[in-house]
Amino acid sequence: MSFKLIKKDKDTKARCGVLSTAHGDTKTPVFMPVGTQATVKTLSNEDLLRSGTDIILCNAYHLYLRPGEEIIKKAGGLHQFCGWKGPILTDSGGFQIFSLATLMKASDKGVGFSSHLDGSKHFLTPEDVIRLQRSFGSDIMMPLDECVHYPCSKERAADSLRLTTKWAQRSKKEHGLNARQLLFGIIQGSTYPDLRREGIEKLLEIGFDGYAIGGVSVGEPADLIYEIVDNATEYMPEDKPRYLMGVGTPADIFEAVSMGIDMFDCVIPTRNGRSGTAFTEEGKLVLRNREFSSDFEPIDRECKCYTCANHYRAYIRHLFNTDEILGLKLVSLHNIHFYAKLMDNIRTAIKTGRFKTFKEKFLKNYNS
RNA sequence: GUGGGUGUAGCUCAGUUGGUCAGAGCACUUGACUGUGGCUCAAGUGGUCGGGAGUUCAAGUCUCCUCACCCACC
Repeated sequence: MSFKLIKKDKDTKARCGVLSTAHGDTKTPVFMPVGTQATVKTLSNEDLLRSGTDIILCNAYHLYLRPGEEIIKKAGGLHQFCGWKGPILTDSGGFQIFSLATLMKASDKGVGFSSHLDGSKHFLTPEDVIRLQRSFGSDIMMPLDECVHYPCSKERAADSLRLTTKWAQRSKKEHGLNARQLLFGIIQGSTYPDLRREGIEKLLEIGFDGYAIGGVSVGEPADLIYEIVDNATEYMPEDKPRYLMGVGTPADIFEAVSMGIDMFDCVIPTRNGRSGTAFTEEGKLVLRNREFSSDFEPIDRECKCYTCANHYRAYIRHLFNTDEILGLKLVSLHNIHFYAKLMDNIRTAIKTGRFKTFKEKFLKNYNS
């Protein structure tokens, strides 16, 4: 289990590498489709493989609530349960507890919250969350963290960072010398560069298999996200994978890759897919729109995905217009393929020393 | 034929004793969506209030005529 840097870009901080896990290797920079409930909504594992996906993200909070730890354990772990044979990263649920559930209290001990499903009360310690992901058999585990909203006062952000750091220490201790499952540290600190830096230094002292930037894209403007990321990657170690949590749009990904980010996850391609918005190299296409009602072209002529090989825009618009579920799947499939292909192109561009040109060309052509 | 009821946006309907009464929901149109419930949110296009004539400063609202549909009784 390791992370190998293969190539560093000469013009930007972009890099290209391979992350090895117990369930296979992943080339970076990589985009991980979000499969919160142990399924990337509307897509089968075969769909994912065919669209070039090799690692997915699941969510410990959601799976803890349903179906619960016992059932997944009985199945033989998350991979057995959902049938995905490749690497799985599980998010701790920190973000969900602070956004979805009703937070009761966050203390040194852990976090008390009320389920977003039925209001039932729960209490999880950082150790619980590690044990949960251990029994899931996650390839990459994320520790419990506290995610603050934007804007956030410096005082509040500093307090929160202290809590997240303490939890990180305890998570690492609980994780021990488990080499089969990687454990990443999560950098918080809101929009304050000095807090972010302090957070990174503390995490480095503890020592993790990778480092994630959390607490971004919580309402702040895109430029501010880039500032935070650019600053953070200055202090993140070169020899460990860097993961930007919850980001982003194709433009965000280009910027973050330029700043040295290796891993991404975001609901955008699948959520937008379910609302009929497709990604293309020219920008987003809202396929629900009337202008496509008689458009007998694929979403993207150059695209090699199943959807583009077999269906017209007019048909997809019809499916959305009539609330047929196939529409959700066809556009999700295309979007996941688009993201996978985009990352593949980015990796190739970095390897061949053409990343800067590729990025400029892409962004010039892409209407965001 | 007689009596009663209903006609307001594409659909289902609110609209007090005449005076911000031209409205809602859905549909439709256009956006948004960044560690996910398929949701949701925002904005927008729709109507000579079945038609006509009166009363009044003022009429979906009151009066009369008329048309359409529904119900009951002959």
